[in-house]
Amino acid sequence: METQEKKISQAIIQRLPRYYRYLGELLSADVDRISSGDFSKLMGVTASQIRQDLNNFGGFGQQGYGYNVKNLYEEIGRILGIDRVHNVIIIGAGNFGRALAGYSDFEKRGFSIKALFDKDEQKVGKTFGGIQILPMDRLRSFIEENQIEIAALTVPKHSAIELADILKDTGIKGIWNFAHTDLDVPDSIVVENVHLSESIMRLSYNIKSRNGSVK
Amino acid sequence: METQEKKISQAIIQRLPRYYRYLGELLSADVDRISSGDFSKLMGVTASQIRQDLNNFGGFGQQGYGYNVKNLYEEIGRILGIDRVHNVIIIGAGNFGRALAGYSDFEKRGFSIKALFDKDEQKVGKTFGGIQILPMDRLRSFIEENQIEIAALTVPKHSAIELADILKDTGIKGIWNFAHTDLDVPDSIVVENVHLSESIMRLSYNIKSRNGSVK
DNA sequence: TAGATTGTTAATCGATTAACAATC
DNA sequence: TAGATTGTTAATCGATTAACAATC
Repeated sequence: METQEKKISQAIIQRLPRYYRYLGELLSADVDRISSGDFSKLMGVTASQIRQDLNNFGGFGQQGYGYNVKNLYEEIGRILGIDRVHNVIIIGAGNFGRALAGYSDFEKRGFSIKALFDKDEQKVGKTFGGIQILPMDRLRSFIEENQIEIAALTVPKHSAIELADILKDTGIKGIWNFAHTDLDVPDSIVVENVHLSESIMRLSYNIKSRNGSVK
Repeated sequence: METQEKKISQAIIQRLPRYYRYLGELLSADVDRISSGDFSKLMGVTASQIRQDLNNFGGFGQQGYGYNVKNLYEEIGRILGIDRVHNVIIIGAGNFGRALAGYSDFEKRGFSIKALFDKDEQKVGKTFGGIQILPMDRLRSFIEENQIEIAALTVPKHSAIELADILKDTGIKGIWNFAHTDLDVPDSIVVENVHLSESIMRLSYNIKSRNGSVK
């Protein structure tokens, strides 16, 4: 695993997938090359920021030419770690868990959903979108046997806290947390939170301030 | 509508709902007061940041005492604009849209889901969790008649772009965008993006860098 | 009153933007 | 070669943290 010199800020990580998305669209549109200037106009950010961000990972461009779209797309894919398959399970086979399970885009990006888990015996044994629903007591063994790296938690907050505690003693490397709570896990496990209730509150705030008389 | 003196940065808005969540939990635990110092330990941020953030909106604390939990909870609720009901529709009655529709927490926070919309005639006329699924040609009139403020877009990206174009000529104030694309709307409409595919890529990156030999 | 803790100013740190020499 | 555009250093801007006087 290559050594990375400087610490990459989360602000940059936040932007990388967006670059990746735009590059994917350029690629689909058969665009071969793009300069940081043109790319900045397309994305609504400064050219300086694009060049600074990319140069944290290497010099992917060429003076007088710009960036090769296909090459840059692949490089960013590698940086993001999506140049390989990640095995994923979803814990909680409610509406949300099933929505994630049915979402083909993840599979396309290399996130392979291997199973759903639920404590409801009515659900266990059924399949959803071709993905089996397993009982909770299979969790540990399934993770080990199938080299699961990522667990998406789509359960109520109390269950999420309990599950985080169970998961910390497995080989799980990342938790994709949809529960409305923060999780306390060791440093070796990465948590990515998707707090939808916080998201809609921000929307509410911004609506209010946009319509109010904010200077 | 009160005038707000200084511009509030999105970094602060990002944090406000989290304060609100923790205050709600303290309230449930019957905690009356909390100092910025104790709150900072609980939340894992600096006391300075908490005081700075809050003082953008007013002096809610009291020297020698700290903050009154109930009062601060209510104040932040007001700041976020969730002291009143927001009428919401969900456009796209797929797995995701139905997951949102079935999610009782939003209702609890004052986000009242008034209808689902879908172009699929098979779905139209049915109800989901007590919420009716309406045809697309009812969109405009429904928004006007029911004072809908927020439209959640849970449709593929091409539809999302088309819909944003339609919504800009209605009374919609905010779009909660779950489609994998940016939306081009007038300044008067606020867009809050939930790009799950970007979220899982960040998780992938952070897993990689946590396990790699990053300094 | 004495102690605690805020509100706020000042200092520091980090992220963004600007500028330009290097170079394709 | 001349023009374009990068990679990178320097300047600016904004956000976070520290410090402390004000005050409950």
